[in-house]
Amino acid sequence: MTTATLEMKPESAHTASTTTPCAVSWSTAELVGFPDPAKSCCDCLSRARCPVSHLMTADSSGQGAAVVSRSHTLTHGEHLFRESDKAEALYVVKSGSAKVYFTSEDGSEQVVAFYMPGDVLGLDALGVEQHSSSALALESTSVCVIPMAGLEKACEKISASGWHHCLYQLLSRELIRGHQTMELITKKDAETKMASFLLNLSGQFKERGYSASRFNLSMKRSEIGSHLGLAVETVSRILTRFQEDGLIHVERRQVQIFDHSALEALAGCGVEY
Amino acid sequence: MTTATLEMKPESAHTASTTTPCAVSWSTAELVGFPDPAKSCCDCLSRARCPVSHLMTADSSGQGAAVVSRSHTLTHGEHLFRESDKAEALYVVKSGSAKVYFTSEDGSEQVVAFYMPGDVLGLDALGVEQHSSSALALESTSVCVIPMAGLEKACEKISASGWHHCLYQLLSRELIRGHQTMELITKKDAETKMASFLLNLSGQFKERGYSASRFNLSMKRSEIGSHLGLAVETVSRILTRFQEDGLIHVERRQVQIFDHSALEALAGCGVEY
DNA sequence: CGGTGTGTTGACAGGTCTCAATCAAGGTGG
DNA sequence: CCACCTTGATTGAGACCTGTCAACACACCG
Repeated sequence: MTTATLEMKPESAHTASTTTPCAVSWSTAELVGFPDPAKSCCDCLSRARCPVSHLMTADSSGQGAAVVSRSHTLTHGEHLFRESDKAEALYVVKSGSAKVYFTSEDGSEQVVAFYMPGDVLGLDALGVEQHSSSALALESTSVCVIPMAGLEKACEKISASGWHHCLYQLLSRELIRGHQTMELITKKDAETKMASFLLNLSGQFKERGYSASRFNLSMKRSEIGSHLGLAVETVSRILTRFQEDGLIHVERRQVQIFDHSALEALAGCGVEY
Repeated sequence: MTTATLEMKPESAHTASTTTPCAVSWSTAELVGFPDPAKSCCDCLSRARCPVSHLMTADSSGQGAAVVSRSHTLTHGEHLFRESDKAEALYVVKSGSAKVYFTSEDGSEQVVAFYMPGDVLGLDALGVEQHSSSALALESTSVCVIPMAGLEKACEKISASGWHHCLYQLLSRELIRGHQTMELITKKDAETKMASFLLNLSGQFKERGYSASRFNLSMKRSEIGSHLGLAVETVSRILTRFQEDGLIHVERRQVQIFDHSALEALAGCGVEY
């Protein structure tokens, strides 16, 4: 049995300095779409889950490909965008994973959500001029860059209603996702939160064709804690307790789920987030 | 000095049974826009804050008015829509206030957000076929109903890009609002949460031309608690403590803020939510 | 007048945070 | 190749905040 991870061979992963500029940036010239057949949606591993690729293929005019300016690969610790950055593009995760977070006034980090292949990042800046959150790659991660400029053009020319509907759908889902996270955070005890979190993660992997019972966490304990509203120590303790109770096996980032239904019971009889 | 409330004369307010159908419903025929000059945006008290009215007036063709099918008034406890209801419209609050919530699997209620005049409800169903949350009037509340059908028509005919941009903006802001709520919930202690909540509310009233230091809470303590992730008793205790410390005066739903800066200090040196 | 919904207050137990020490892993540099 | 440092993760002890349970006060209404 092989271990299912989002990135089987996470490369050297030398932590990028936090002062480095965002990995994804481009000149104005680059904002003009230039379709690259070799990198089109046809080859994309996340094509099945990608909302954009569906529109591309549905677009018989062939101009759809022009919307995607290019793909980009980030190493662990690199930013896709930062708070107060000018909103320039949407990003579809092709492989790897990322976290979206923002820094609250007291300096603490609030992890909003984790993103996996097929997920779209940057939606919170669609209607405003700048990002209100930061996005960072949790491992070697490749994304599909969809410049806002190209997007507008596509909306005007190519199956406009289809594009808009797609974006509305993505935004609505993002809102709902946020509500679910909200519920998760306000849930009674830490055990419930952690069980829900693990089950949700398990479901995400399953949806993407990976093992639901054995996977790697791409995020740190502290990031899980921030996302769930728990202290790092609590996260660690709960995981240890789950292991002692025979529900899971956990070693560093490796997680194996033994008793799925027991976790469901802890999470409150719900698989969902 | 008069007391600033959203609704100066909350009527009889007999609690509507939860089994009653939603107050806002219409036949297919009604979905066709029929502009009513007497109820147009020109007369609306929330016009200044309403994102839709801006588009209406910007639209020189005069067809904009057709987008808004009609306005509707709800009494305390009536629903605008319920979870799993078919998504039929967006709603702009003209006066009063509403809460959006959903019921989690264990039966508990999770309050997502409170809405005041000028706010738009129902955005989480823009791209999907049905609502994932419920909306309920917290007092006598009137809303402007914008049927999805009419909206699509408007997007096709009338200043399409303007409408879309407006919706994207609303959605993005809703996302950001959700993130801020998320941060609020994960905040360390109950005092911080309550201080932030009061300051946010104060700011909302101020923006709408009401007193920032004296207002009425339209929501129950339990609803505040659900929104902030606190027990009802804790909400009550914190309010009492704030009063004992001379920061505020609170009597039932009436709130008066004495020491704004002290609350800011408690909230973590930030006025914002 | 009693019933219901709402809000307050008290006592208490328990869960979670904080502080702290320890450990493992990996990268760096000599 | 090994010592050193940094980062991440674990574990323990103690304090404190907050949830729970319970009783009570108050307003509204039939």
